[in-house]
Amino acid sequence: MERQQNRRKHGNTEQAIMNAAEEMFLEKGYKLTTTTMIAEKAGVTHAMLHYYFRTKEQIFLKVLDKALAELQAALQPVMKKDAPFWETLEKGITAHFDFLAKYPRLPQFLFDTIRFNPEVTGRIQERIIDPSRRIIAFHRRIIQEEADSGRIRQVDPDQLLMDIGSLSVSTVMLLQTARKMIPGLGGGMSDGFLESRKKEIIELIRSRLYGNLQ
Amino acid sequence: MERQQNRRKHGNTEQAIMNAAEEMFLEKGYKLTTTTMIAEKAGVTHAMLHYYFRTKEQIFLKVLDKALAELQAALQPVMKKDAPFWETLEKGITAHFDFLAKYPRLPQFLFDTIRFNPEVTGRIQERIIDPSRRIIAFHRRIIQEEADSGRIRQVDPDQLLMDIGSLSVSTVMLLQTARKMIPGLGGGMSDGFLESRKKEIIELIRSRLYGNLQ
DNA sequence: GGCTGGATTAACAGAATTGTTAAACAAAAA
DNA sequence: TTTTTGTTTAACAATTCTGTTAATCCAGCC
Repeated sequence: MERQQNRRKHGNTEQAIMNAAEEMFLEKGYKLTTTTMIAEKAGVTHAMLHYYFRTKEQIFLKVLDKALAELQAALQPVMKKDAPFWETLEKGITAHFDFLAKYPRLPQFLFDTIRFNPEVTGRIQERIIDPSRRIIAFHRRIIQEEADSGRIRQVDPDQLLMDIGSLSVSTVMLLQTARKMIPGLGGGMSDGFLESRKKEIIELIRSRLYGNLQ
Repeated sequence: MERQQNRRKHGNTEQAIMNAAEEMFLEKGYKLTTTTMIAEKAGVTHAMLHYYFRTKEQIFLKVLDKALAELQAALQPVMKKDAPFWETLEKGITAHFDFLAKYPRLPQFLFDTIRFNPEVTGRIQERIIDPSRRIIAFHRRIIQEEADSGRIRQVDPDQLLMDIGSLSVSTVMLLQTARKMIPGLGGGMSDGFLESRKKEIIELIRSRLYGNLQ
C-alpha cells in the first residue's frame, strides 16, 4: 500500500491542527485543552501549533469565531413568517432543535467560554445575544398579536421563548452527559431519544398556547 | 480593637479550608481549582491544605460527597402522595425548583464532574441516579394511573419528568450564566425572575396535562 | 548537483502546579 | 521553666504547560 506522505506541505497541517483544536476546545474548553493535546490529535509536534497560530489564544479565537458564525447563521432563517402563526413557530422550534442536535457540544462550549473566558464575552454578546434580540423582538411581536386576538392563550412571550430554548438546550446537554455515564450510548441509539423529545417539546408548547381553547 | 487571632487552632483552619474548597470546586470544577487558590481564599498556605486533607483529590471527594448528600436529602420527600394528584405534582415541582434556586451551582458542578472526573461517576450513580430511579418509578406510576383513568391527557411519564427536570435546571443555569455576562445582576434582582419562571413552568406542565380537558 | 526557503523537530526556558519536608512557632502540659 | 504536641511556614522537588529557537529536513528551482 502506498503510504500517506509523512511530510505534508501547505495547508494540510494547518487544517489538521485547526480540526483537532476545534474538537478539543468544544470538548474541554480553553483551559483544559493543552496545545500538546491538540498537536497530538493532529499528529504533529506542539511547536507546529505555535508556528501556524502563534499562540493558544489565537487558535482558540478562531475556533470560537467559527462556532459563533455557525450559530449566527442558524439564527437568521428563524425570522420568516410565511405561514400561519403556529406553523411558523413549530418550524422555528424544529429548526432550533435540529441545529442543536447537529452541534450538541455548542451549548456546553458557550457555557464554558462565558464562565472561564470572560474576556471574550464581548464577541458572544455582539454576535449572538444582540442578533438574538431582534429575533426575540420579532417573536414577541407575533406572539403578542396572536394572544391579543385571542387565538392563543395569554402568555408572556419572553417566558415562552425561554421555555422553547431551554427545553431544546437541556435535551442535547443531557444526552451528552448521559453518553459519559453510559458508554454504550452510541449515535444511532440516541436518534430515537432526540426524535421523541422533539415531539414532546412541540406538544408541550402547543398545549401551553392552545390547551384551553381547541 | 482587639485583632483576630492570626494563629488559629484546632478546627478553625480546617473548616476555613473546607469552606473555601467547596466554593472554588463548585465554581470551577476539579481541574481548574488549584490548591493554592483554595488556600489563598482560606487565608493560609497551600501546605495547610495538604496537612489537613493530604491531597487535592481527598478534599474534592469530601466536597463532592457533601453536595451529593444535600441533593440526596432533597430527593427524599418528593415521594409522598398525601394529596390529590395535581397538588402532589405541583408540590414536587416547587420543591425541586426551590432546591435548585438555593443551590444554583449544583447542576453545573455535576455536569463538570461527570465530564472531567469520570472516575467518580460511580458515586453519583449510586447516590443520585439509582435513588432517582425509585422516585421516577413512583411518579411514573401515579402519572400512568391518572392518564389511564382519563383525568389527564395521555402522556409519556418519562418525558413529563424530563420536562420538569430540565426546565428547572436550565432556569438556574441560565441565571448563573447571565450573572457572568451582566455583572449588574445581583441576588435580589433575580428573585423576581425565578418567581415568574417557576410560575411559568408549573403552568406549562399543567397545560400539558389538563389543557384539552378542563 | 547544489541552493533556497518554507515546514518540521528536538531541546530548552520560564511559569505554574501538586505534594513533601525540615524548621519555626505557639500553646498547653510537665 | 522546660517539654511536648500539634500547627504553620518557607523552601524545595517533580511534573506539566506554553512559547521560543536553533538545527534539520525536503521540495522545487537554478
